[in-house]
Amino acid sequence: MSLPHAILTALLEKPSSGLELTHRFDRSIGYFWSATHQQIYRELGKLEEAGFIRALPSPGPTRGRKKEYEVLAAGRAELTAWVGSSEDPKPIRDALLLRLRAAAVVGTEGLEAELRRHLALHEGQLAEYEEIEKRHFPPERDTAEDRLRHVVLRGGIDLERFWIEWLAHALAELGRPPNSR
Amino acid sequence: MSLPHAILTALLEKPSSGLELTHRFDRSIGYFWSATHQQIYRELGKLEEAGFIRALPSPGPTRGRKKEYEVLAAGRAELTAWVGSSEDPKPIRDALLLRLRAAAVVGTEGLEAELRRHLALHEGQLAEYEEIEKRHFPPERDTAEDRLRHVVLRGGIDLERFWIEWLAHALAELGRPPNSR
DNA sequence: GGGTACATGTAACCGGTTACATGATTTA
DNA sequence: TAAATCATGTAACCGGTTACATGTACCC
Repeated sequence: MSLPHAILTALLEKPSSGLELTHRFDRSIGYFWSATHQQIYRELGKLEEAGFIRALPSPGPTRGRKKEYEVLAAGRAELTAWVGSSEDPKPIRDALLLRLRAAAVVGTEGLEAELRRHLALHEGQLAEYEEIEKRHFPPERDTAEDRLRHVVLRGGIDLERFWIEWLAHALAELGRPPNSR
Repeated sequence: MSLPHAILTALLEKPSSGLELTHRFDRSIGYFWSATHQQIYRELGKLEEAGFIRALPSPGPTRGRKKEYEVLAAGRAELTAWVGSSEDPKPIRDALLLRLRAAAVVGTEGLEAELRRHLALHEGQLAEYEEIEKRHFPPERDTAEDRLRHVVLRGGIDLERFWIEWLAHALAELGRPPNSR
């Protein structure tokens, strides 16, 4: 149950229309919780019905016309409650780890190329995050809000570094002949 | 599309019934791809229909009776192809990172306790993985299959270590007063 | 007025989750 | 024979994905 909270957060940062939210989910927030425009429109409908947000008044028909939303007091309260709520971390669910496990049974053909490909993708993502860090979090800025957002970004950065190191390790093990430890 | 492949892997390691698979998913394979018994039964049906596995012959009615499955040649081929296939890594989707981001907007009330709780959970998980590593991967064992499985486990271990470090960092930032860098 | 970009929306499907139903086997 | 446990299964729901439909605004 996180998409509605992601949207509330985004709308609090800046009231927006569905499409604007979609674009913003393609950057910033979407780095940690992606969503398509269909999901977003559906969720905006639910949030409005629940009284958490409202569409800014605009005359005439709605279809094809921009519709801006803002967060109501009840929405802010809901988000505040969620921040302090108790939600267990989800167990790992990773297809690549699973594929290595399968490779232990049926052989590693084609796996090395795929690991190299993933390595390149993670290196690219890391570079992107580091660029954002340089742009958005220069050492002199230091409000409480910025620090929290920076911690989130550091999470993304260190996760990419984890994958890069792990992939390098996996590739080394793949290439190593048996019993040469 | 990973659950069928997880099941094929498990069945190749050892032919099993649905409930046995469920129990094994609660350990080993389930550490990286969890599944409930309902998912597993549904998927076993699909895999059988697709000709990837077959139920070992047994007389009489099926309901309430154990039903063992084994992997057919087509199933092994499917799994082999999947190991070498091209599948992009999924973008991060983590509710806790999102909650920190929300906290930057609505405040951090209740967050510190939640971070400490997650820290304890990850430390517990790490201890469990390290225990498995000690039991299953003593230095003297060194077949190619074991090495691959060990790499997978190392991934789990290092992921837990990542979370532990990140949570410690986040807690430190939460506690630090503004502009004291 | 035709094309393109902007903007909102519907429908069908798919995998994962939760709750419940039913039959077989073991044991007190 | 009743209860507990093993074992397979159905049904409803929910969030995420993919494909498609519809309407507006602007520019050539």
